[in-house]
Amino acid sequence: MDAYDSDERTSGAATTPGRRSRRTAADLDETAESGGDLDLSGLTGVVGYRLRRAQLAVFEDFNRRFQRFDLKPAQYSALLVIGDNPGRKQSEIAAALGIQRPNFVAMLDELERRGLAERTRSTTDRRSHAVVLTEHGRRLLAEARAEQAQQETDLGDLLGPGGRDALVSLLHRLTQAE
Amino acid sequence: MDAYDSDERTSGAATTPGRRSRRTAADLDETAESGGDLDLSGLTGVVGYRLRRAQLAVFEDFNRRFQRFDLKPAQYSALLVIGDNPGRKQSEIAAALGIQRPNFVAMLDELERRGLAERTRSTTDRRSHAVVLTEHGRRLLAEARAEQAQQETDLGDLLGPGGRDALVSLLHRLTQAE
DNA sequence: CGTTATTTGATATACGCCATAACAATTATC
DNA sequence: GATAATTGTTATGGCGTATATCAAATAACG
Repeated sequence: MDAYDSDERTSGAATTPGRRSRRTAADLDETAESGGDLDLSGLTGVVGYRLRRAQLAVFEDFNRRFQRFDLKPAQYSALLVIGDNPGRKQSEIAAALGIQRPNFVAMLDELERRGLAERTRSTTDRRSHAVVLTEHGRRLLAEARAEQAQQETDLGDLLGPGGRDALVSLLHRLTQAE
Repeated sequence: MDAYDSDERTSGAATTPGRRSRRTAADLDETAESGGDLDLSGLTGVVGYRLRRAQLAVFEDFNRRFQRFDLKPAQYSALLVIGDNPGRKQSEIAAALGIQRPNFVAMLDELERRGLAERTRSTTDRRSHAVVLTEHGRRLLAEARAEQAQQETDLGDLLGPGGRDALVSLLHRLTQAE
């Protein structure tokens, strides 16, 4: 699923005890192995590994919460950006979401099929499609926003006071540089 | 790509100014839109969105660094876990990595084809395959560990003192509960 | 002991996400 | 006015992941 390894020099506090590949004589019985748990110390303190696992967990939670809306993360983010930027070009919405234009076509098709969004031909540039939400789309988005806010609140409870904000800030820094 | 929305009640510090869906009269010119940047305030402070973006960024960096090894994150993590748990069953390795057993078959095939890992039939249970690294695999893993440690160090520099450890700790909490 | 259930590795398959190439219509450039 | 660039679209392939199914081997249990 993912990867990475940690190193004692780079991991200070948040890492688990850990053990290295070179075993001592006292560990030889474990090298033979029987039924115990695996040694995952090489992965536990690694940013990339933790990021992947956390993202999967949060998305899983998202999907549970949004089952009643029949909205996947990508669909919700699309509704959100369209709702906050009505009348923008289809390609602009896609770019903002980090979705390739070709892949956004089918996605918008689906939103349109469900009566949540609309393509309207621009009068000034007949190439582009100005995308807007329907009334139905706006209503659904309002409910979805509330559910999303609840998830954010629950994550705040889980991460402690200031923990959620600290996390968002740290994550933001990772996308700024690279 | 992903989704989520933030809410002023749940986001304290780390969020951007933002703007809500209901516009004021002063914002009407932006509702018509022309060429400016999009309003992404609904996404910037959201844990799920930030997680996804950060994970993609860190993985991209990983892939750049590991090009010379021809190792993808999943392959590196497999080598790592096998190296730290030699002789374990194929299914145990897969489970530890969060990979479905069927999907791990082709992956191990590839590692075996490249002479990095080996399947050896267990003498006690002729169903299972005890998986180990070859000498070549151990040598490659040693180099890969060093490169990975360097990435971790660089991430530490980027996130400030204690920032990396704090991030790992916060991410860990997200996977503990859910 | 022998029948049944479970485990293990493997194959086939399908779905979703993502990327690129190519195209027609339209607009911009010069 | 010829050429280039943009926009939406289609087609297509790769990659990761999930499920159903299977044969071989072992475990469970009457």
